[in-house]
Amino acid sequence: MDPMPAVEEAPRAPGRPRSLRVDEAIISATLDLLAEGTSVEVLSIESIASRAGVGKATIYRRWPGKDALLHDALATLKSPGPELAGESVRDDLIALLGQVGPSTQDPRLPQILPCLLPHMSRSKEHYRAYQDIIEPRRNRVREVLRRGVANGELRADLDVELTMTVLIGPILVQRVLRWHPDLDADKMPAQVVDLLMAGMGPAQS
Amino acid sequence: MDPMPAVEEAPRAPGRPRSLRVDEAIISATLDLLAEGTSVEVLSIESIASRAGVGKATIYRRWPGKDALLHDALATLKSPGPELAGESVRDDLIALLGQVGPSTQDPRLPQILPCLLPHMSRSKEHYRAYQDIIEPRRNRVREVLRRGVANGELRADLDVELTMTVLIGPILVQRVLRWHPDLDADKMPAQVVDLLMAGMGPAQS
DNA sequence: TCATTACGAAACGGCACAGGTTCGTATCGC
DNA sequence: GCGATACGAACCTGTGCCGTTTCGTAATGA
Repeated sequence: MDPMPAVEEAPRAPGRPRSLRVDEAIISATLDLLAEGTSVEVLSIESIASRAGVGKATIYRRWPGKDALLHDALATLKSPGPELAGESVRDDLIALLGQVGPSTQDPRLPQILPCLLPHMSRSKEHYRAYQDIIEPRRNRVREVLRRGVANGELRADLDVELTMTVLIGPILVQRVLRWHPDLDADKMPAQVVDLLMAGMGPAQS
Repeated sequence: MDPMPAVEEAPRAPGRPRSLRVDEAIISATLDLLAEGTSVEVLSIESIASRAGVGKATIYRRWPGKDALLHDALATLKSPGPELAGESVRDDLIALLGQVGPSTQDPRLPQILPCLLPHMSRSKEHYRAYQDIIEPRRNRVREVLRRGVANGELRADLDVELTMTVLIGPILVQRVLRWHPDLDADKMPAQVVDLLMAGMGPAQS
């Protein structure tokens, strides 16, 4: 079960040390395959080894099985807070929503996460790991919205939880599913935020 | 390639006729498996036969392979227009968005479609079939929005295509991915529509 | 009744690929 | 050098599906 304490006490090194290159190659290959659309079910140690240019034994020497490897690979993506916030709620939201797409960090993340969800829903264990990745990102948006409500930039009776989903949902759907052929996912953060700020009702201001 | 003209000329019936029950069982088993999360890649004739309580030969007698069967199974879901429209844009939108979820028709549809998309994106052939199912539904929403713009219920400069995605995206994400644990997907249509009508900016009316 | 076709079940050979292990070689500290 | 460990490649064994065929039985029309 235990993944890989990496550097534990590290006093002894009796034989040939493990290659860090190999570690990275395995993790990276795993994420690559997921990002390319390989479902968790289909994902195999063999395909990972092949993609990483590594023997299967090398993987089994580090992880007991696919689940453990997957867990560690996902943990890699747990970036804390990717973007800094500015001063206006609108700009902050746009910045945060932009990261739903081609994030500043790992560009594979947005491809991977949604495809993972069906699988995660079945395992309490995996769902935890998944939540650990998702929740911090949601919190960023939540905080910005609350700030807006507090300082009057947003309406006082705003349903924050609902609004979060209305902000993120469309962009997620577009990025991952290419839901609508005519929309440019890169422009959507600004468009969605502006649409929600103004509302779709007839102009009042 | 040709799936099953069902009733073609139908003058001859030399032997025992094919059971309609069996047709339904096969199609239904296919959709069930998909709805349960079986990806298209993993889906096998063998599993379908087993689920349907049918011999594999019976399936191969009707369809040349998995693709053809899948195509026909999806065609089953092509319901034309499930709901009737009322008089207010708000109510019509809520009605249409409600069908994104537990549709009046086949409850498996919302589970199936999104999981299919990755696979569909790879095959021009399948993508067509997929579009045939999706597009009519999108059109319903599009028409309601245009009507609203025309009669002044919605702002004149509304980006209809964007708005469609902002309406559908959150509900889709919630229903399929259970994106947000605290939201009730059944109530979301009304909530989303109202939020978008009012906007999240400070109250102006 | 009899020919004809459909049915479920089972079995077929073939194939692909999975999970794991073995083996000769490469790389480390000493 | 030496023991110890990591490495990639090749290998072994099992599983599962495919597509097809065979079987005994059931349902139809003539």
